[in-house]
Amino acid sequence: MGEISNPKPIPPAEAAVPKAVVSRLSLYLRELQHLVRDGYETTSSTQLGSLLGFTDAQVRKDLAYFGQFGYPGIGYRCSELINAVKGILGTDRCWPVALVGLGNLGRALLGYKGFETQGFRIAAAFDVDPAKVGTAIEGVPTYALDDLAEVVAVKKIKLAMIAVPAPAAQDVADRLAAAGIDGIMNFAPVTITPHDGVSMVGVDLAIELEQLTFNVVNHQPKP
Amino acid sequence: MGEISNPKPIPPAEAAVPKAVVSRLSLYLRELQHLVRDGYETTSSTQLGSLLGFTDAQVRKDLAYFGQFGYPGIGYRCSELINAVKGILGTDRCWPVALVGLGNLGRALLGYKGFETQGFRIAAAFDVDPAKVGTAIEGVPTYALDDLAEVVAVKKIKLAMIAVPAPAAQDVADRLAAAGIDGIMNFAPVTITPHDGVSMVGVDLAIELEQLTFNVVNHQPKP
DNA sequence: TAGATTGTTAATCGATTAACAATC
DNA sequence: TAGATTGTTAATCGATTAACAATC
Repeated sequence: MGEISNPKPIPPAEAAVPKAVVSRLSLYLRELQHLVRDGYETTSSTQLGSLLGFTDAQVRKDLAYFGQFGYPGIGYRCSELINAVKGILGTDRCWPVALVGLGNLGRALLGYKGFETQGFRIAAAFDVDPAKVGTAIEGVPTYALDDLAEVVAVKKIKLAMIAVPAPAAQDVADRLAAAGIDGIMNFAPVTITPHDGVSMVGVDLAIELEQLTFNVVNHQPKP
Repeated sequence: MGEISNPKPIPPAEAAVPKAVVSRLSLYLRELQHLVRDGYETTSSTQLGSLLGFTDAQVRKDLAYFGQFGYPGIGYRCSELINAVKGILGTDRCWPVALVGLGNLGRALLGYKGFETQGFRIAAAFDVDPAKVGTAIEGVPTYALDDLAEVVAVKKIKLAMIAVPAPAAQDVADRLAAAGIDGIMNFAPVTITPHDGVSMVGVDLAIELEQLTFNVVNHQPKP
């Protein structure tokens, strides 16, 4: 009975890659770039892991989700692996990014130098305050929030950062989704109800500090 | 034989709480504060979970690491649970924080309003640039980096944020550790070699964006 | 060749979910 | 009481680690 029934379960699209693996991939990339700058031509899963506090097995397993990048007996060629990881993450090209909110944090993000080297460029900034609109800050043109959809379409922007006050964040996220944005990084300290097909990452600075206080309060005092 | 040998294995200090649990705890706190503002007196693991995209079981399990806070048949009293979670995280008091680096990002952190309500106050800022030292920015006094140990001791500061360029970050971390800091939040895009007894959290803005590009590149296009 | 290191499979470990008696 | 919801145990699921044949 049933000799032809479901010899293999249909593979679910593609074995989904755990989120933790993807974030480690970014750390590998960062570390590899430092290694190249320090003159290393090759590295190993052991070296890469120990730089980041991971086991060598974990490094190899993570990379194995995406293919074979190493040479048995040799290790990994740094620049080759950098290119591979960039390809996997999609940062082998430059992504224009929209920034919404030109308060303290927004303006700091406009001036942040760390984006360009990793493949990101803030291509447009938006605010509701008419006084902030129309000028260029740090070389980035600023627009009224009402022009969001148009500017995003014209500039083919897929990513956005939300740096508005908490009460406005959900509305901004809704507008970004409607404008066709595919990924949102949210700095407002609220949970945003997600939209289908739009990826979200939240960065809550107070929450990060709370992780520290928990450790300080709960760990044994220093030796 | 051996009727008195190790009846129970010695409990390892205290069953360590997974990091993921602690970060969800912060999310619960944030959500509870919103619920109170919206007029809720009580909530349930189901409500709290669905607001954050977690199962009800997970909410209850997470809280169970720390005690019993709910009422069968009723749920949780919001303000009561808020106080409990604050106690667990250690944010039932106000923590003075040191900020090192007064570039773009550093100055934005000085002006960030989201810290105070959660129990944090930037009490001192440091920079190597003499032009930036001695004045108060956003009401926060600024000092030379060389005065770090002294100011940290006098003001009883336990937490610090690093917002200096990547090449300087490790040295700053070393100095902070030497000055007796217990927890460091690092915004520089480098892995910092940790110090014994000093907790670290890293926030790399480019890496967060990379998590988005990975999803955009690898997920099926929108419907 | 001997030594190093990969990719991968199997074993272990830990975290999440489901289920349910106890409680209000 | 009936309905709701907790805290907790057991079952499931997934991720990490260890081990090793294959390879350079």
